[in-house]
Amino acid sequence: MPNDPNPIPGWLECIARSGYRLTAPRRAIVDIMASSDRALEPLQVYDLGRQSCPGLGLVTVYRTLEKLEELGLIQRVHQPNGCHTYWRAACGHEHLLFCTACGRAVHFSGDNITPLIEKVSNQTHFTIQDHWLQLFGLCPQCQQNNL
Amino acid sequence: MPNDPNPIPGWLECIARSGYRLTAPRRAIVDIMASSDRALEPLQVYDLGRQSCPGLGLVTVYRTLEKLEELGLIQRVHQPNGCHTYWRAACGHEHLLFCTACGRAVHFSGDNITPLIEKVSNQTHFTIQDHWLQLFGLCPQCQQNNL
DNA sequence: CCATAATTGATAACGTTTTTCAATTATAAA
DNA sequence: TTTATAATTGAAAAACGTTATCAATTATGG
Repeated sequence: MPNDPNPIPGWLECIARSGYRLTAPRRAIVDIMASSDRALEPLQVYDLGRQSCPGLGLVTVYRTLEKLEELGLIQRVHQPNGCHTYWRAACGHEHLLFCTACGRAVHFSGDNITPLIEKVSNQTHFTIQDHWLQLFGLCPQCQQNNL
Repeated sequence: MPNDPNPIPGWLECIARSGYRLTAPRRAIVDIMASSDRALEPLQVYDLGRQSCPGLGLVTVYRTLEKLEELGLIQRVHQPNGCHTYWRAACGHEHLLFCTACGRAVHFSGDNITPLIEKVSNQTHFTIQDHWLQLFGLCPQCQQNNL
């Protein structure tokens, strides 16, 4: 479900299919994480979550984020100013692009770093197993606001 | 000084030139960070540092790492299992390659992701300002130890 | 509807990082 | 060399994000 306009049912199904229960706190957190257009830290998820699930506890947020990551639905995001945020996981071979002004995130694909990997592999004699690629820039909106 | 066999004098000069004082704790930490073949976390720097500077305090390690990062001599390293380590900074357009078994780090260059950046820029209408690229794999030694 | 085990939220504990502050020390000027 | 000064230090305490504990609650299958 690459750019599913409403990924929430799929996420809930994934949770149930994995033997986990569907609870109000989990639904609230799934709603937030599946539809956010930017990476969120646990405290932000907590604040947003309490709007629709007033009794929500911060501990439950941590536990649920851990579970969603384990299920491959979200992933931890690394940025220069910290690595405490999560965003929905990439589909297949996708990477992240961030707006440095507003934090909005986008997935992209189409990189082909195979030749680079081969070159580096030859030079260093490492066996390359994986790669991380992230782009940083300004989104269209923030360009207009001449930031 | 890309692959200077002894980068320590240059680092010390950089510190002094920037108006900071050369103290025993700083010399010890520079010795460690300038010559380590892998990224280190503050507590590791502390343990190593106390071997040559017995009274060294952990707080001084944090403060000195912060300063070395500010001077562009070291940089924070991001890995799947955490982002609390530092390694010497890349020179110009270099990226990091890690051994997932032993943690050894290497700089490499020669990537050309300009075409990718142009493509993503056209697709997303973002202005791309910067990129992160990291490779993960097995170093020659760990391949031999069939890990 | 019931029994059961998963899940919850509050509290406390934990490890890392930052702040505070008096004592020490590198540096530049005398 | 000596002195004055401000930068730097280490110890202690505070702050912060995250994890563990545990009794109460709740989703689920029967």
